[in-house]
Amino acid sequence: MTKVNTPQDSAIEYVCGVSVTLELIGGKWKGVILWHLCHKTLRFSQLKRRLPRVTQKMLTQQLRELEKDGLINRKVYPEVPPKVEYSLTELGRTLQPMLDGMCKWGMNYYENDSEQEISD
Amino acid sequence: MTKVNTPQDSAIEYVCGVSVTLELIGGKWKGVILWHLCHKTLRFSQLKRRLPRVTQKMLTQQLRELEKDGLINRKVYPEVPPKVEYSLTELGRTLQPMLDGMCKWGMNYYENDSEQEISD
DNA sequence: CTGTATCCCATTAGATACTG
DNA sequence: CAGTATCTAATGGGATACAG
Repeated sequence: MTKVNTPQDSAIEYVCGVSVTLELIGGKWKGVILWHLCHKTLRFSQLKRRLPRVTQKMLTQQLRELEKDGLINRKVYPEVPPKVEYSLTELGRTLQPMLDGMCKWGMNYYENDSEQEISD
Repeated sequence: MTKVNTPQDSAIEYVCGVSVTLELIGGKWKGVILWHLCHKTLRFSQLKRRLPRVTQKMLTQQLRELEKDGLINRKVYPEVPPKVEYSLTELGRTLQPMLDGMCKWGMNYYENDSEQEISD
């Protein structure tokens, strides 16, 4: 958390790193996208196949934002039919430890939660 | 990522731990709330003061969800005026390494981003 | 294959007023 | 103090059609 002066109201504002990070990777599909790209560079269609529930619109949108924020690279091959590959940038790679941690923590939560569920 | 059989369509589905985690802590204010509670048990009003932009409604809502998911405790003191304290559960505490990582990463991103900004 | 554009409904979140 | 209730504006996201 660091102090910041907002020009609008000249009030002292604090920026929390956690919020900054979550704004970048907390989008509906961004976490999974990054997680997949952690392991392998993927084409649009490959990514789509790995995320069965995402619509084309949403996938495109999330990818554009991740690109804008400098976390992923978008490489277009000038071919017909088009081929576009997405990969992590160097900055994106620095997220890997956190993504791994989130993956483990989440799976653990998910499994314990399932055990405790009452079957009806 | 683990295989899961969804009863609805009997199709094979994969659950990504990253998504599970982000669904729990990715809410608009959840990250910061958890981060504050990492350091100190806080009353509703104290939390609110630390999050100047959050509305009362949103704060209440996010706290309820965090409670439901087992990440925070809500302790009501039977006093007048009311006093309610929020703290991390044992499970919530296990998030701390991740939150610390996110805090550091986010601050680093924020600072480098500010440097690169073009003043106009 | 990898998108963009449009329409539209559902959900979200702010503002405001009220309460034990 | 710590909420709940209600109304409303804004946003989000699905479905669909079309395009380079």
